[in-house]
Amino acid sequence: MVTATSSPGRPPGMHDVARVAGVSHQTVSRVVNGHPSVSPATRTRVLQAIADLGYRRNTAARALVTRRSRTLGVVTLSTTLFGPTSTLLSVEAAARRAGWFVSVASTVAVGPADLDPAFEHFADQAVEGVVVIAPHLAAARAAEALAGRVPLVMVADLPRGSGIRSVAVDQRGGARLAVRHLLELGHRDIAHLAGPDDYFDAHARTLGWRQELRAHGVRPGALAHGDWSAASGYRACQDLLAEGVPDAVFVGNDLMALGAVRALGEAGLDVPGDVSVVGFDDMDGSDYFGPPLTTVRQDFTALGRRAIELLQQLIDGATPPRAASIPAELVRRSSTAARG
Amino acid sequence: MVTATSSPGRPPGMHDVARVAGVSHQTVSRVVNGHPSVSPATRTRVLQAIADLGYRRNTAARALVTRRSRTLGVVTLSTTLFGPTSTLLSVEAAARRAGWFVSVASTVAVGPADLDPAFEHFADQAVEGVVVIAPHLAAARAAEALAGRVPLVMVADLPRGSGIRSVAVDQRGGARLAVRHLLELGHRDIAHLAGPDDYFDAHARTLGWRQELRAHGVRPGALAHGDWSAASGYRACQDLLAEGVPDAVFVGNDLMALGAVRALGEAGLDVPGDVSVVGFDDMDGSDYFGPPLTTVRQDFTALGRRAIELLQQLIDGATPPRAASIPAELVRRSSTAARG
DNA sequence: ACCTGCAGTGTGAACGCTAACACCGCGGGA
DNA sequence: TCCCGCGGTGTTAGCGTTCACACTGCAGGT
Repeated sequence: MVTATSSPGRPPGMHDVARVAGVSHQTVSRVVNGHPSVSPATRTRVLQAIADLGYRRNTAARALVTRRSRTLGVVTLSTTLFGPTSTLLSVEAAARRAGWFVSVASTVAVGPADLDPAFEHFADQAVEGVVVIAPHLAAARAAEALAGRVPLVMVADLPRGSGIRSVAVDQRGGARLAVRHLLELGHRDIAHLAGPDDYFDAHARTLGWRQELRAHGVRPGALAHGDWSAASGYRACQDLLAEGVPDAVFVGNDLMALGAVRALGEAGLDVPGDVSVVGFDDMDGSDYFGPPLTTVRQDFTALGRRAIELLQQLIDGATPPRAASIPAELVRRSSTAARG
Repeated sequence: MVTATSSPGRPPGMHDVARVAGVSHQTVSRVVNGHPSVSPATRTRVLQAIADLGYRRNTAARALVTRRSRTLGVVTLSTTLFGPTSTLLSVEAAARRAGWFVSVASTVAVGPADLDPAFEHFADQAVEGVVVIAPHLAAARAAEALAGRVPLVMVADLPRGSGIRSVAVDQRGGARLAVRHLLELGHRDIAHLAGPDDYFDAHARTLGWRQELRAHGVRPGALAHGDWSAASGYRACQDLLAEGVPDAVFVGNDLMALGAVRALGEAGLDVPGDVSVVGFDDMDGSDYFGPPLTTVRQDFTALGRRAIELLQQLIDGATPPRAASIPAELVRRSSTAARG
């Protein structure tokens, strides 16, 4: 019994339920909102009427009077890259589980000119909070402007001292894990093939690479940059090789690692025989690369949950910690080996 | 000037704008909604007041009286696979460009028990239409039940005769393109490593493989199934090889192709020297697999646009075509070669 | 017997918007 | 001259909820 019995088109309202149950519309409201002071008998009667009529609370009317949309906005990079995609999925799931409606807006570029329309879109919708999945410098600036007006959490490994709340998997820690692994295998000349430096996560990984090496008294090897794509990894790795062959290369993400491995192969170098390679992300298929890639895995489920927790606190008017960090995990596979 | 001048907390309403502009709230409404019969002078004055006050039309109030939420629901598989991800992104972009708010709900499984909560979620939100990105048999059944109650479009290569509207890239055609390519290279024993058969797209690709072969009078080769993952492609390919070495294998998606290539390699077979491999999707990185993968590319942008067009027509009460199909495109790379 | 308190319920007024209709004044056809 | 029509505007009544408050009756203390 899903449709109303004899309604002339219009879906049933509280008033209809009230009439059927023989109570006032306010009592129906109380039942629907789980208010305590309703007698069990009345409650049952109302619930029955609701079921009979297929009544459904009108979100718009509710939002109008409560001034709460129960909607969260999520801006995300319009890319199929593993990180943003996983984050979007996990944030969405966490938000919905917490009872929010989730409105999504993707953006191809991350400048204020691209992000602001998305924010406008959310403002039109009166979202109660915004999650920004765009670990990018320009995005942070755009987000900072918005953060004053609406609760906002950014999913990015932001540098200390930023004005906005953020949640992220510990990129620096993850990078250190990767580099430590390489160090333990006996490698000393460890190059880094980084993502674009205006991506916070890329920057944090580079930082971690340098820190871990320094902590062990090892001089950082060569550094090159890509744009996260396999093609860029390929080219950057060729550049790297032009300066000499390192013991190992820590790559900013798995996709670039794929390109790097290819460049290495074309240079007659075996992975991991001649050069060890570590990636970052543990993307789909990285376990079947040639060779299966040693990489760093991020717990996206926890990430999404944490982001929503933080945002919820912000919305509730609490003062949550400035930033939340989630540990990363090293996944050892066959692209790394002890120094021959 | 974004905030109201001297409001006591509450954001400005039409009434406030009306007062400032010296008109009635209804005239403000007319301006905001682009109603023709407003004098240019008045319009300008109202627009100015709107800008000064930072007025923003209240979506909830508007939705309440118009009975339209201006929101579309999108259900998608909770996976980072290239296809669903690309589709989600393109559908979202198309919907937003068309002026819709987009509410997303992801689902791990596709049975009615998993989809129905998502549909409930959307019903609570009074979405005006739903897009289902889950080209799965069970999902279609769940969607069919909903389609009677709310405009619904499914993104899947549905078999003829299904009750629901659908949009898809022509999977069968794409598969035929791939197989024809293999045929043209002189291969005759062409195996197929398919996705799960309860995925419409997988099924359609298998169909296309068989059709194209038959059309050329060639007996279909061995058939094995995977679950879209690289690991499953690896295993399924091993099974295939146990029955003999084919000239070529057409794989249901790039990820499985990655696994297949590995299995082939481990069996001492060279790709494409001994066996040609074609994938499907053109996922990120497939151009840097070892070897770069010949594959079938889908135009996801067109797909999303078409899906929203169809849904819009459905919402407008029109009777759009049952199904829309978008051609696929073959991308030739190095995993295929002429028969030695 | 009284009042007090509270569980259980109802009444009326918003919330901010759009739709329907009424109104006003002016140009043009009868 | 009259009146019609229509561009431009205002007035009023909801849309379906929640909130604030008022009310009823019954239990318990005095």
